[in-house]
Amino acid sequence: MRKVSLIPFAREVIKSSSSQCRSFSSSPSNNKLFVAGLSWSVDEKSLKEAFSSFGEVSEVRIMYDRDSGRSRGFGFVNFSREDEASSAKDAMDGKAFLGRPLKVSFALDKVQREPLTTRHSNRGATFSRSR
DNA sequence: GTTGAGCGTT
Repeated sequence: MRKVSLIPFAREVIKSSSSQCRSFSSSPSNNKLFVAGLSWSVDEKSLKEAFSSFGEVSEVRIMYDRDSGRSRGFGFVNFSREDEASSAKDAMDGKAFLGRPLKVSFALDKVQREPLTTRHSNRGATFSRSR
């Protein structure tokens, strides 16, 4: 009669905290802001001027159309600090800019530039995409 | 002279 303490389910529910990256934020991008709702006449300098008022803007990138060359109406703003980005987002999100409501939110980490390393034989047959 | 939801190249 020995009670074999057979632990049915180990209480080690504690997941292995092996990948403990720094504090997790509620957003994938920390100081990366996605700004949309911009007027088609807004440029990076205007955006930077408007956002640099909340903190130090490290980078401002507005996407333009490659077919016509006009602005797509959305861009990205990088802050040196996440505190400034959050303030700017909370401050400029929903506000009007140049007569249009601004939509600011954290940007997604889409940038993962991979060098053109020939993954497998890249026969050099590069598709010449003219347009 | 236009249009209006959205997540991007070096």
